[in-house]
Amino acid sequence: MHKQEVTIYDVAREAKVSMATVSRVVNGNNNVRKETRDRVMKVINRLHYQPNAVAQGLASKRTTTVGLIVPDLTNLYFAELSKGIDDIALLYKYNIIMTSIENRLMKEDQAIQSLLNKQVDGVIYMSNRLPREAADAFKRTDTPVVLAGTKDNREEFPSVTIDYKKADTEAFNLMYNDGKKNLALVIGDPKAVVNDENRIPAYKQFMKEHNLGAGHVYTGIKDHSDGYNIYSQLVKDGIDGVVVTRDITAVGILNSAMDAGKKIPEDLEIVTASATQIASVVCPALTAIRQPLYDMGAVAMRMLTKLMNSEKVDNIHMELPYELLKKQSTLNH
Amino acid sequence: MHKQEVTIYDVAREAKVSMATVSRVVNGNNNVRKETRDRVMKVINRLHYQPNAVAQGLASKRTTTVGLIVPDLTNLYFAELSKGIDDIALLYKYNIIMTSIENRLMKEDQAIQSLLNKQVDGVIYMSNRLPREAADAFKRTDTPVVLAGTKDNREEFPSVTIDYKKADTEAFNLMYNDGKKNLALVIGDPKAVVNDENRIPAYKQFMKEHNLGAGHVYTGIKDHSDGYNIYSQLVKDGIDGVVVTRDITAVGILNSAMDAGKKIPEDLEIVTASATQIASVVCPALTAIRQPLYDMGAVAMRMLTKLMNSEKVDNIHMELPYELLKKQSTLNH
DNA sequence: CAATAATTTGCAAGCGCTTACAGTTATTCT
DNA sequence: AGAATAACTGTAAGCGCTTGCAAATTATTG
Repeated sequence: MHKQEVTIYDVAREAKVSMATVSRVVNGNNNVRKETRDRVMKVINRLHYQPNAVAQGLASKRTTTVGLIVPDLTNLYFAELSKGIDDIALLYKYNIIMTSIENRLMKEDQAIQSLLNKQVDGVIYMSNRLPREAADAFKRTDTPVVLAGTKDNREEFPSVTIDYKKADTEAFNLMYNDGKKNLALVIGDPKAVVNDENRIPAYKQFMKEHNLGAGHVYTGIKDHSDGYNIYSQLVKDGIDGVVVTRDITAVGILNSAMDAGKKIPEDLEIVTASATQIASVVCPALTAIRQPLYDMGAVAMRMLTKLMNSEKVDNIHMELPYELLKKQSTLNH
Repeated sequence: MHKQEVTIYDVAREAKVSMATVSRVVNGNNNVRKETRDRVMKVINRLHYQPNAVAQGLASKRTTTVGLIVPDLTNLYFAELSKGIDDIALLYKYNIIMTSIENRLMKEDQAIQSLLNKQVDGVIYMSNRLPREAADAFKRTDTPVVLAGTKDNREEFPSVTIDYKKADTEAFNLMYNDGKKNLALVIGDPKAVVNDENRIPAYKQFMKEHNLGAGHVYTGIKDHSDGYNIYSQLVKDGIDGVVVTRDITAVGILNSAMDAGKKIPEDLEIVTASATQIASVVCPALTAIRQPLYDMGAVAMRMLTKLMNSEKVDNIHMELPYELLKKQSTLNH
């Protein structure tokens, strides 16, 4: 890569001012006489001067970039969160360095280190587990971090979520009132904080309070085919109502049931705990806990901008309202 | 943001070498005696030294970041492309600065300028139109660009695609052989290069060659509800077979037809021209042109690494093989 | 063992910008 | 008008690293 074509020096020379003044103009500093500002601006436009953000970053120690740590790009849950993040980032003129960590080529903390080396001003973290090393790295560099759609088990880091416990309980209650008593929970990673500390406890508590026995928690069910395959087990276990975390997984169960000639929702009620586009385009449409994903992303990013500016944030654990959207995979829609 | 805790100076001092030597060690330069290297490495580990990528970027004029320009994150077509890109970027140790340009808050060329200011070493461009200003900006800074899943109309920039014409023709042929003669094409932006120069001409040519009349090209149909709503028009126009660019749109048509009590594929055959997860999880599953999206992304990124290294690239317009996956939305699956 | 070549290392000049601080000019006030 | 104050501009020291070049060290050779 060759030397930059036009630098702040060139502008300074042409405008007959010092580079400090040009810098002030570029950064919108008020301490410049209007007349001077105009002259400089004219030169900037004439030469098509564009500041080198890397040099700015080095000198100012702020890069106006934020790191985005996402488990899987092709999971619409994260894509929709990201969209909210992206919009607010744009609004505040931050660029996003995206790091997907599903990849086993690089250990997660390496990925995070690489992000930190790039001197990001902050990080939005979306994975469902925050490893110790990662947390330490964040604290060591005191880079602000906000968790979006997830939590850490110590609640050390700011987060934006919904009330998972309440939402799940509501979902189970819906099915319970439809007369379904063999309720089950289908999740991915049982060690994910949201599952471990919210969904599973909510389920157990619900079962207990309604004297429904121990119940069944199916774990490690992550994608469409996992969902498709687990259905036979649900049948064996006599399940008649299920909350499924991912909607694509729920669709797997749905399709499997349909292929087996079963009736949804009569034979099995399905509620997905995180609705994306997919939940609404399948047939029958899935009853879903609609998390305000876009908003969650937006709020998380907004919170991060405050933290990066050392502004006070009154509530670092935001819970946004959700909706229980009744569709055709439950009876009383 | 406070001053960096441990810098190359600290390491140099502790290891009793010059910072030049530390730099060489960090960058894997061979011209360092093994003994010295080990000593430096030991200090690096002890102090947990991490190079500041911003300073490296400024000094070396290479940031090891690439810009990713994507129209819509929540469109799985782009998400799957991005995944391929991301994996290869990781492999070559590039970070990705993601810029979504669907947003009207910022004009596209501003977004690109902001990326260029960040001194990205290269760009992967996925939007279906490359505005003149953007192309100029790329050329002015001679930043290598690769188009993934799209083309520019002058074929100035390297690209990775499939043979859209051939694929579409094959799709129409499939339906034609099923006895469908009122074939139509449903697309989004008619000015998108792929539509304007590939899909539409392929369609027109097919209709002409088979004496099927002028046919119908429905444009501006972009999402599920557009698809849902256009269905009645298809009925009016007596369409019995249709190629739809986006699968979510195809699903809209599908759902609309089902809701109207029609039979798919008997009453209407549907082929989607770009299959994502969605095409395969709906019921009936959609016959689809399966573009190797992940691979296209990976190949595009690989090509970009070569261009960034000034290596020779023998074929800058790669066409990857596609598959016509016959499912239940056409007759002879 | 000196002479030459090859290998290691250090020096120092940047990369393009920000930002205290000091210096200059313009404005206000008595 | 002259002092005090405010507004503006320039100076120069970094930010943390890379890299060409020269110096120093080590290896090779006749």
